[in-house]
Amino acid sequence: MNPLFTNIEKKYQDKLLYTLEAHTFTLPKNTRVLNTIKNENFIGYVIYGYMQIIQTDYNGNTTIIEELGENAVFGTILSSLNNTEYEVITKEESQIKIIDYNQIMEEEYHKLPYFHQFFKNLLEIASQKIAEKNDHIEILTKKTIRDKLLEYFKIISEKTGTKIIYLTLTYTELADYLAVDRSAMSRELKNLREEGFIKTENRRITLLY
Amino acid sequence: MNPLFTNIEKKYQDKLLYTLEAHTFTLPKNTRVLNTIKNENFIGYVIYGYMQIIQTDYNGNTTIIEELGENAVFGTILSSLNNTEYEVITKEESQIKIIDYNQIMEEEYHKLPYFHQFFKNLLEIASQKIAEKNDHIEILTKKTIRDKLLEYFKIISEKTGTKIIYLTLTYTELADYLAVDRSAMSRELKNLREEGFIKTENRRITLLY
DNA sequence: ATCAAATTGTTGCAATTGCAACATGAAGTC
DNA sequence: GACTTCATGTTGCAATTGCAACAATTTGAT
Repeated sequence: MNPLFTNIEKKYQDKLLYTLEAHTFTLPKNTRVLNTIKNENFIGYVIYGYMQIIQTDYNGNTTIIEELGENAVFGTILSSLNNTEYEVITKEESQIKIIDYNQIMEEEYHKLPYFHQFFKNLLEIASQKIAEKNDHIEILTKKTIRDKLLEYFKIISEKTGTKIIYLTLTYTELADYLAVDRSAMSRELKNLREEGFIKTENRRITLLY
Repeated sequence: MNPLFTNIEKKYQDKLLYTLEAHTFTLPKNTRVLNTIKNENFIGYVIYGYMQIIQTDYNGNTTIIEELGENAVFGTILSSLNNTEYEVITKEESQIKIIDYNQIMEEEYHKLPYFHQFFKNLLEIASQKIAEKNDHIEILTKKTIRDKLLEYFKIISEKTGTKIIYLTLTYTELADYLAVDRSAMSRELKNLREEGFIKTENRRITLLY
Protein backbone atom coordinates (compact mmCIF):
# COMPACT_ATOMS: atom_id res chain seq x y z
CA MET A 1 0.00 0.00 0.00
CA ASN A 2 1.16 3.51 -0.62
CA PRO A 3 2.94 5.07 2.37
CA LEU A 4 0.82 8.18 1.98
CA PHE A 5 -2.09 6.10 3.25
CA THR A 6 -0.51 4.26 6.14
CA ASN A 7 -3.14 3.89 8.87
CA ILE A 8 -5.87 5.34 6.72
CA GLU A 9 -8.84 3.12 5.94
CA LYS A 10 -9.50 2.30 2.32
CA LYS A 11 -12.78 4.19 2.18
CA TYR A 12 -11.12 7.29 3.53
CA GLN A 13 -8.32 6.97 1.02
CA ASP A 14 -10.79 7.08 -1.81
CA LYS A 15 -12.65 9.92 -0.25
CA LEU A 16 -9.47 11.85 0.24
CA LEU A 17 -8.40 11.38 -3.35
CA TYR A 18 -11.87 12.35 -4.52
CA THR A 19 -12.11 15.41 -2.29
CA LEU A 20 -8.72 16.65 -3.37
CA GLU A 21 -9.52 16.02 -7.03
CA ALA A 22 -6.56 13.76 -7.63
CA HIS A 23 -5.67 13.14 -11.27
CA THR A 24 -4.29 9.98 -12.79
CA PHE A 25 -1.88 9.97 -15.72
CA THR A 26 -0.52 7.12 -17.76
CA LEU A 27 2.76 8.03 -19.40
CA PRO A 28 4.76 6.15 -22.02
CA LYS A 29 8.44 5.40 -21.62
CA ASN A 30 10.90 8.30 -21.80
CA THR A 31 8.33 11.02 -21.10
CA ARG A 32 9.08 14.24 -19.29
CA VAL A 33 6.65 13.99 -16.43
CA LEU A 34 6.68 17.64 -15.41
CA ASN A 35 5.35 18.64 -18.82
CA THR A 36 2.14 16.77 -18.03
CA ILE A 37 1.59 18.22 -14.59
CA LYS A 38 0.19 21.71 -14.56
CA ASN A 39 0.04 22.20 -10.79
CA GLU A 40 2.72 24.55 -9.57
CA ASN A 41 2.86 22.60 -6.35
CA PHE A 42 1.92 18.95 -6.14
CA ILE A 43 2.30 15.63 -4.37
CA GLY A 44 2.26 12.51 -6.50
CA TYR A 45 2.92 8.82 -6.31
CA VAL A 46 3.73 6.02 -8.71
CA ILE A 47 0.96 3.47 -9.25
CA TYR A 48 3.13 1.33 -11.47
CA GLY A 49 6.26 1.83 -13.54
CA TYR A 50 9.67 3.32 -12.93
CA MET A 51 10.84 6.90 -13.19
CA GLN A 52 13.92 8.91 -12.26
CA ILE A 53 14.56 12.45 -11.12
CA ILE A 54 17.61 13.59 -13.04
CA GLN A 55 19.74 16.68 -12.84
CA THR A 56 21.67 17.97 -15.82
CA ASP A 57 24.15 20.78 -15.34
CA TYR A 58 25.76 23.25 -17.76
CA ASN A 59 28.57 20.77 -18.50
CA GLY A 60 26.03 18.24 -19.66
CA ASN A 61 26.86 16.03 -16.70
CA THR A 62 23.83 14.24 -15.31
CA THR A 63 23.14 12.87 -11.86
CA ILE A 64 20.33 10.69 -10.68
CA ILE A 65 18.69 12.52 -7.83
CA GLU A 66 15.98 9.98 -7.03
CA GLU A 67 14.70 6.67 -8.27
CA LEU A 68 10.93 6.32 -8.21
CA GLY A 69 9.53 2.80 -8.31
CA GLU A 70 6.07 1.54 -7.50
CA ASN A 71 4.51 3.44 -4.60
CA ALA A 72 7.28 6.01 -4.50
CA VAL A 73 6.04 9.44 -3.48
CA PHE A 74 7.41 12.57 -5.08
CA GLY A 75 6.47 16.20 -5.44
CA THR A 76 7.52 19.81 -5.49
CA ILE A 77 8.41 20.08 -1.82
CA LEU A 78 9.67 16.52 -1.48
CA SER A 79 12.13 16.73 -4.34
CA SER A 80 12.93 20.41 -4.94
CA LEU A 81 11.16 20.21 -8.27
CA ASN A 82 11.14 23.98 -8.57
CA ASN A 83 14.83 23.58 -9.36
CA THR A 84 15.04 24.12 -13.10
CA GLU A 85 17.94 21.71 -13.47
CA TYR A 86 15.70 18.83 -12.42
CA GLU A 87 13.64 16.67 -14.69
CA VAL A 88 11.39 13.69 -13.95
CA ILE A 89 11.59 11.01 -16.64
CA THR A 90 9.69 7.77 -17.08
CA LYS A 91 12.17 5.00 -17.79
CA GLU A 92 9.29 2.66 -18.62
CA GLU A 93 5.56 3.14 -19.02
CA SER A 94 4.26 4.47 -15.73
CA GLN A 95 1.02 5.48 -14.12
CA ILE A 96 0.96 8.23 -11.55
CA LYS A 97 -1.55 9.94 -9.27
CA ILE A 98 -1.25 13.66 -8.73
CA ILE A 99 -2.73 15.75 -5.92
CA ASP A 100 -2.59 19.53 -5.72
CA TYR A 101 -0.46 20.44 -2.74
CA ASN A 102 -1.81 23.94 -2.27
CA GLN A 103 -5.25 22.44 -1.99
CA ILE A 104 -4.03 19.98 0.63
CA MET A 105 -2.86 22.91 2.65
CA GLU A 106 -6.17 24.71 2.72
CA GLU A 107 -7.81 25.09 6.11
CA GLU A 108 -11.13 23.54 5.25
CA TYR A 109 -9.73 20.04 4.92
CA HIS A 110 -7.95 20.00 8.19
CA LYS A 111 -10.97 19.00 10.18
CA LEU A 112 -11.38 15.75 8.29
CA PRO A 113 -10.67 12.88 10.68
CA TYR A 114 -8.04 11.10 8.60
CA PHE A 115 -6.25 14.24 7.59
CA HIS A 116 -3.89 14.34 10.47
CA GLN A 117 -2.70 10.89 9.69
CA PHE A 118 -2.13 11.99 6.11
CA PHE A 119 0.13 14.75 7.35
CA LYS A 120 2.02 12.39 9.60
CA ASN A 121 2.59 10.13 6.64
CA LEU A 122 3.85 13.00 4.54
CA LEU A 123 6.29 13.94 7.26
CA GLU A 124 7.47 10.37 7.56
CA ILE A 125 8.04 10.24 3.81
CA ALA A 126 9.97 13.50 3.88
CA SER A 127 12.08 12.09 6.67
CA GLN A 128 12.93 9.06 4.58
CA LYS A 129 13.93 11.25 1.66
CA ILE A 130 16.32 13.09 3.95
CA ALA A 131 17.81 9.78 5.05
CA GLU A 132 18.22 8.68 1.44
CA LYS A 133 19.96 11.90 0.58
CA ASN A 134 22.25 11.51 3.55
CA ASP A 135 23.15 8.08 2.23
CA HIS A 136 23.89 9.58 -1.17
CA ILE A 137 26.06 12.24 0.44
CA GLU A 138 27.85 9.61 2.47
CA ILE A 139 28.73 7.83 -0.77
CA LEU A 140 29.77 10.93 -2.67
CA THR A 141 31.97 11.93 0.22
CA LYS A 142 34.25 8.94 -0.20
CA LYS A 143 37.51 9.86 -1.89
CA THR A 144 38.12 6.93 -4.24
CA ILE A 145 35.90 5.14 -6.72
CA ARG A 146 36.52 1.92 -4.87
CA ASP A 147 35.29 3.37 -1.59
CA LYS A 148 32.24 4.84 -3.30
CA LEU A 149 31.34 1.50 -4.80
CA LEU A 150 31.86 -0.35 -1.54
CA GLU A 151 29.78 2.20 0.36
CA TYR A 152 27.02 1.91 -2.22
CA PHE A 153 27.08 -1.86 -1.95
CA LYS A 154 27.11 -1.68 1.83
CA ILE A 155 24.05 0.54 2.01
CA ILE A 156 22.04 -1.58 -0.39
CA SER A 157 23.18 -4.78 1.23
CA GLU A 158 22.15 -3.53 4.68
CA LYS A 159 18.82 -2.37 3.36
CA THR A 160 17.97 -5.66 1.68
CA GLY A 161 19.74 -7.90 4.16
CA THR A 162 21.56 -9.92 1.51
CA LYS A 163 24.94 -9.96 -0.15
CA ILE A 164 23.43 -10.41 -3.56
CA ILE A 165 22.66 -7.09 -5.17
CA TYR A 166 20.44 -6.62 -8.17
CA LEU A 167 21.22 -3.19 -9.55
CA THR A 168 18.19 -1.09 -10.39
CA LEU A 169 20.52 1.22 -12.29
CA THR A 170 22.54 0.45 -15.39
CA TYR A 171 26.30 0.77 -14.94
CA THR A 172 26.18 3.99 -16.90
CA GLU A 173 23.59 5.37 -14.50
CA LEU A 174 25.45 4.06 -11.48
CA ALA A 175 28.54 5.98 -12.59
CA ASP A 176 26.37 9.10 -12.73
CA TYR A 177 24.97 8.41 -9.29
CA LEU A 178 28.48 8.04 -7.87
CA ALA A 179 29.63 11.06 -9.88
CA VAL A 180 32.57 9.24 -11.44
CA ASP A 181 33.67 8.47 -14.97
CA ARG A 182 31.99 5.35 -16.29
CA SER A 183 35.10 3.80 -17.76
CA ALA A 184 37.09 4.47 -14.61
CA MET A 185 34.34 2.80 -12.62
CA SER A 186 34.37 -0.13 -14.99
CA ARG A 187 38.11 -0.47 -14.42
CA GLU A 188 37.64 -0.40 -10.66
CA LEU A 189 34.90 -3.03 -10.80
CA LYS A 190 37.33 -5.21 -12.69
CA ASN A 191 39.94 -4.72 -9.97
CA LEU A 192 37.41 -5.63 -7.29
CA ARG A 193 36.50 -8.72 -9.28
CA GLU A 194 40.12 -9.79 -9.77
CA GLU A 195 40.95 -9.20 -6.13
CA GLY A 196 38.07 -11.46 -5.19
CA PHE A 197 35.89 -8.89 -3.44
CA ILE A 198 32.91 -9.26 -5.73
CA LYS A 199 31.47 -11.45 -8.43
CA THR A 200 29.33 -9.96 -11.19
CA GLU A 201 26.90 -11.42 -13.67
CA ASN A 202 25.40 -8.56 -15.64
CA ARG A 203 23.68 -6.38 -13.05
CA ARG A 204 23.72 -8.98 -10.33
CA ILE A 205 26.61 -8.40 -7.96
CA THR A 206 27.61 -10.78 -5.20
CA LEU A 207 29.66 -9.49 -2.29
CA LEU A 208 32.29 -12.03 -1.28
CA TYR A 209 33.40 -10.37 1.93
CA MET B 1 11.25 34.04 14.90
CA ASN B 2 11.69 30.33 14.76
CA PRO B 3 10.24 28.71 11.62
CA LEU B 4 8.55 26.10 13.78
CA PHE B 5 6.21 28.86 14.93
CA THR B 6 5.41 30.59 11.67
CA ASN B 7 1.81 31.76 11.81
CA ILE B 8 1.39 30.71 15.42
CA GLU B 9 0.57 33.42 17.93
CA LYS B 10 3.04 33.99 20.71
CA LYS B 11 0.70 32.85 23.46
CA TYR B 12 0.09 29.59 21.63
CA GLN B 13 3.80 29.08 21.13
CA ASP B 14 4.33 29.22 24.85
CA LYS B 15 1.38 27.00 25.51
CA LEU B 16 2.62 24.51 22.98
CA LEU B 17 6.08 24.38 24.48
CA TYR B 18 4.58 24.05 27.93
CA THR B 19 2.12 21.35 26.96
CA LEU B 20 4.79 19.32 25.23
CA GLU B 21 7.15 19.74 28.16
CA ALA B 22 9.93 21.28 26.12
CA HIS B 23 13.36 21.34 27.77
CA THR B 24 16.02 23.98 27.46
CA PHE B 25 19.72 23.19 27.56
CA THR B 26 22.70 25.49 27.61
CA LEU B 27 25.80 23.77 26.32
CA PRO B 28 29.42 24.92 26.37
CA LYS B 29 31.59 24.92 23.26
CA ASN B 30 32.65 21.57 21.82
CA THR B 31 29.96 19.54 23.54
CA ARG B 32 28.39 16.41 22.10
CA VAL B 33 24.78 17.43 22.02
CA LEU B 34 23.28 13.97 21.68
CA ASN B 35 24.78 12.95 25.00
CA THR B 36 22.56 15.51 26.72
CA ILE B 37 19.33 14.55 25.00
CA LYS B 38 17.71 11.44 26.36
CA ASN B 39 14.69 11.37 24.06
CA GLU B 40 14.98 8.65 21.47
CA ASN B 41 13.05 10.84 19.07
CA PHE B 42 13.06 14.60 19.31
CA ILE B 43 12.68 17.92 17.53
CA GLY B 44 14.90 20.76 18.65
CA TYR B 45 15.94 24.23 17.69
CA VAL B 46 18.83 26.55 18.39
CA ILE B 47 18.02 29.56 20.56
CA TYR B 48 21.50 30.98 20.21
CA GLY B 49 24.90 29.65 19.26
CA TYR B 50 26.29 27.54 16.44
CA MET B 51 26.47 23.79 16.06
CA GLN B 52 27.29 21.27 13.35
CA ILE B 53 26.11 17.81 12.47
CA ILE B 54 29.22 15.87 11.55
CA GLN B 55 29.78 12.46 10.13
CA THR B 56 32.96 10.51 10.76
CA ASP B 57 33.59 7.31 8.86
CA TYR B 58 35.89 4.35 9.46
CA ASN B 59 38.73 6.11 7.60
CA GLY B 60 38.54 8.99 10.02
CA ASN B 61 37.28 11.26 7.26
CA THR B 62 34.71 13.75 8.45
CA THR B 63 31.98 15.56 6.58
CA ILE B 64 29.78 18.37 7.70
CA ILE B 65 26.23 17.20 7.22
CA GLU B 66 24.46 20.31 8.49
CA GLU B 67 25.27 23.68 9.95
CA LEU B 68 22.93 24.81 12.69
CA GLY B 69 22.86 28.51 13.46
CA GLU B 70 20.34 30.55 15.41
CA ASN B 71 16.79 29.30 14.86
CA ALA B 72 17.91 26.23 12.96
CA VAL B 73 15.66 23.25 13.55
CA PHE B 74 17.06 19.76 13.87
CA GLY B 75 15.99 16.40 15.17
CA THR B 76 15.92 12.66 14.75
CA ILE B 77 13.68 12.57 11.72
CA LEU B 78 14.98 15.79 10.20
CA SER B 79 18.63 14.81 10.24
CA SER B 80 18.80 11.00 10.39
CA LEU B 81 20.21 11.25 13.88
CA ASN B 82 19.63 7.56 14.45
CA ASN B 83 22.63 7.10 12.16
CA THR B 84 25.44 6.16 14.52
CA GLU B 85 28.05 7.88 12.37
CA TYR B 86 26.47 11.25 13.06
CA GLU B 87 27.33 13.55 15.91
CA VAL B 88 25.98 16.98 16.81
CA ILE B 89 28.67 19.29 18.18
CA THR B 90 28.48 22.80 19.58
CA LYS B 91 31.15 24.92 17.93
CA GLU B 92 30.45 27.71 20.40
CA GLU B 93 28.31 27.99 23.51
CA SER B 94 24.75 27.27 22.45
CA GLN B 95 21.30 27.13 23.91
CA ILE B 96 18.76 24.70 22.53
CA LYS B 97 15.12 23.79 23.09
CA ILE B 98 14.11 20.14 22.85
CA ILE B 99 10.63 18.69 22.32
CA ASP B 100 9.79 15.01 22.45
CA TYR B 101 8.72 13.97 18.98
CA ASN B 102 6.78 10.89 20.02
CA GLN B 103 4.72 13.09 22.27
CA ILE B 104 4.03 15.49 19.42
CA MET B 105 2.65 12.59 17.48
CA GLU B 106 0.14 11.52 20.10
CA GLU B 107 -3.50 11.82 19.14
CA GLU B 108 -4.62 13.94 22.06
CA TYR B 109 -2.76 17.03 20.89
CA HIS B 110 -4.07 17.00 17.41
CA LYS B 111 -7.27 18.80 18.29
CA LEU B 112 -5.46 21.87 19.51
CA PRO B 113 -6.19 24.74 17.14
CA TYR B 114 -2.62 25.75 16.34
CA PHE B 115 -1.38 22.23 15.98
CA HIS B 116 -2.05 21.91 12.34
CA GLN B 117 0.01 24.95 11.63
CA PHE B 118 2.80 23.42 13.65
CA PHE B 119 2.71 20.37 11.40
CA LYS B 120 2.71 22.48 8.28
CA ASN B 121 5.75 24.28 9.57
CA LEU B 122 7.52 21.02 10.28
CA LEU B 123 6.82 19.87 6.76
CA GLU B 124 8.10 23.12 5.34
CA ILE B 125 11.29 22.76 7.35
CA ALA B 126 11.76 19.19 6.18
CA SER B 127 11.30 20.40 2.63
CA GLN B 128 14.03 22.96 3.07
CA LYS B 129 16.38 20.35 4.44
CA ILE B 130 15.78 18.28 1.34
CA ALA B 131 16.59 21.29 -0.83
CA GLU B 132 19.79 21.92 1.13
CA LYS B 133 20.85 18.34 0.69
CA ASN B 134 20.15 18.53 -2.99
CA ASP B 135 22.42 21.55 -3.14
CA HIS B 136 25.11 19.62 -1.32
CA ILE B 137 24.72 16.72 -3.74
CA GLU B 138 24.89 19.10 -6.68
CA ILE B 139 28.22 20.35 -5.36
CA LEU B 140 29.66 16.93 -4.59
CA THR B 141 28.68 15.77 -8.04
CA LYS B 142 31.06 18.16 -9.76
CA LYS B 143 34.17 16.42 -10.99
CA THR B 144 36.92 18.91 -10.20
CA ILE B 145 37.77 20.87 -7.07
CA ARG B 146 37.45 24.06 -9.08
CA ASP B 147 33.91 23.23 -10.15
CA LYS B 148 32.96 22.27 -6.61
CA LEU B 149 34.22 25.57 -5.28
CA LEU B 150 32.49 27.57 -8.00
CA GLU B 151 29.23 25.71 -7.45
CA TYR B 152 29.47 26.32 -3.71
CA PHE B 153 30.09 30.02 -4.30
CA LYS B 154 27.24 30.18 -6.78
CA ILE B 155 24.72 28.66 -4.41
CA ILE B 156 25.69 30.94 -1.54
CA SER B 157 25.85 33.95 -3.77
CA GLU B 158 22.36 33.28 -5.13
CA LYS B 159 21.02 32.72 -1.66
CA THR B 160 22.41 35.95 -0.25
CA GLY B 161 22.13 38.00 -3.42
CA THR B 162 25.67 39.33 -3.24
CA LYS B 163 29.07 38.50 -4.69
CA ILE B 164 30.75 38.95 -1.36
CA ILE B 165 30.79 35.72 0.59
CA TYR B 166 31.53 35.45 4.28
CA LEU B 167 32.35 31.83 4.95
CA THR B 168 30.65 30.33 7.98
CA LEU B 169 33.06 27.42 7.70
CA THR B 170 36.80 27.45 8.16
CA TYR B 171 38.76 26.39 5.08
CA THR B 172 39.49 23.09 6.75
CA GLU B 173 35.78 22.53 7.26
CA LEU B 174 34.96 23.69 3.75
CA ALA B 175 37.34 21.07 2.37
CA ASP B 176 35.44 18.48 4.38
CA TYR B 177 32.11 19.76 3.11
CA LEU B 178 33.34 19.52 -0.49
CA ALA B 179 34.93 16.15 0.26
CA VAL B 180 38.35 17.16 -1.08
CA ASP B 181 41.83 17.35 0.34
CA ARG B 182 42.42 20.59 2.16
CA SER B 183 45.80 21.32 0.65
CA ALA B 184 44.55 20.55 -2.85
CA MET B 185 41.67 22.95 -2.26
CA SER B 186 44.07 25.57 -1.01
CA ARG B 187 46.07 25.18 -4.23
CA GLU B 188 42.95 25.55 -6.32
CA LEU B 189 41.88 28.68 -4.44
CA LYS B 190 45.28 30.11 -5.21
CA ASN B 191 44.79 29.34 -8.91
CA LEU B 192 41.37 31.02 -8.88
CA ARG B 193 42.94 34.02 -7.20
CA GLU B 194 45.80 34.26 -9.68
CA GLU B 195 43.49 33.87 -12.65
CA GLY B 196 41.43 36.75 -11.34
CA PHE B 197 38.21 34.86 -10.59
CA ILE B 198 38.14 35.63 -6.90
CA LYS B 199 39.68 37.83 -4.27
CA THR B 200 40.10 36.58 -0.72
CA GLU B 201 40.69 38.27 2.59
CA ASN B 202 40.64 35.63 5.30
CA ARG B 203 37.18 34.09 5.08
CA ARG B 204 35.71 36.85 3.01
CA ILE B 205 35.64 35.91 -0.65
CA THR B 206 34.71 38.29 -3.45
CA LEU B 207 33.56 36.88 -6.75
CA LEU B 208 34.98 38.89 -9.64
CA TYR B 209 32.92 37.34 -12.41
C1' DA C 1 15.14 -12.43 -37.46
C1' DT C 2 17.52 -8.23 -38.51
C1' DC C 3 19.22 -3.93 -37.82
C1' DA C 4 19.94 0.16 -35.03
C1' DA C 5 20.73 2.03 -30.65
C1' DA C 6 22.32 1.72 -26.17
C1' DT C 7 25.27 -0.42 -22.78
C1' DT C 8 29.49 -2.30 -21.33
C1' DG C 9 34.51 -3.41 -21.51
C1' DT C 10 39.21 -1.92 -22.36
C1' DT C 11 43.36 0.81 -22.68
C1' DG C 12 46.87 4.70 -23.12
C1' DC C 13 47.76 9.03 -21.62
C1' DA C 14 47.42 13.52 -19.55
C1' DA C 15 45.43 16.06 -15.82
C1' DT C 16 43.90 16.34 -11.27
C1' DT C 17 44.11 15.05 -6.72
C1' DG C 18 45.51 13.04 -2.29
C1' DC C 19 49.09 12.56 0.82
C1' DA C 20 52.94 13.83 3.56
C1' DA C 21 55.73 17.05 5.47
C1' DC C 22 56.83 21.39 6.92
C1' DA C 23 56.45 26.69 7.59
C1' DT C 24 53.77 30.44 8.95
C1' DG C 25 50.09 32.75 11.10
C1' DA C 26 46.00 33.21 14.07
C1' DA C 27 43.29 32.08 18.04
C1' DG C 28 42.54 30.44 22.53
C1' DT C 29 44.24 29.28 27.33
C1' DC C 30 46.30 29.95 31.65
C1' DG D 1 52.30 37.77 27.78
C1' DA D 2 53.93 33.19 26.96
C1' DC D 3 52.66 29.07 25.16
C1' DT D 4 49.95 25.65 23.01
C1' DT D 5 46.69 24.40 19.74
C1' DC D 6 44.46 25.00 15.52
C1' DA D 7 44.08 26.96 10.82
C1' DT D 8 46.28 28.08 6.65
C1' DG D 9 49.77 28.09 2.89
C1' DT D 10 53.05 25.59 0.04
C1' DT D 11 55.32 22.01 -2.58
C1' DG D 12 57.01 17.46 -4.56
C1' DC D 13 55.53 13.20 -5.79
C1' DA D 14 52.81 9.10 -6.45
C1' DA D 15 48.27 7.42 -7.17
C1' DT D 16 43.85 7.89 -9.00
C1' DT D 17 40.86 9.55 -12.27
C1' DG D 18 38.85 11.63 -16.44
C1' DC D 19 38.89 11.63 -21.20
C1' DA D 20 38.95 9.82 -25.75
C1' DA D 21 38.53 6.30 -28.82
C1' DC D 22 37.23 1.94 -30.14
C1' DA D 23 35.54 -3.02 -29.74
C1' DA D 24 32.26 -6.14 -28.03
C1' DT D 25 27.98 -7.17 -26.27
C1' DT D 26 23.21 -6.54 -25.10
C1' DT D 27 18.76 -4.60 -25.75
C1' DG D 28 14.96 -2.87 -28.24
C1' DA D 29 12.18 -1.99 -32.22
C1' DT D 30 10.21 -3.31 -36.53
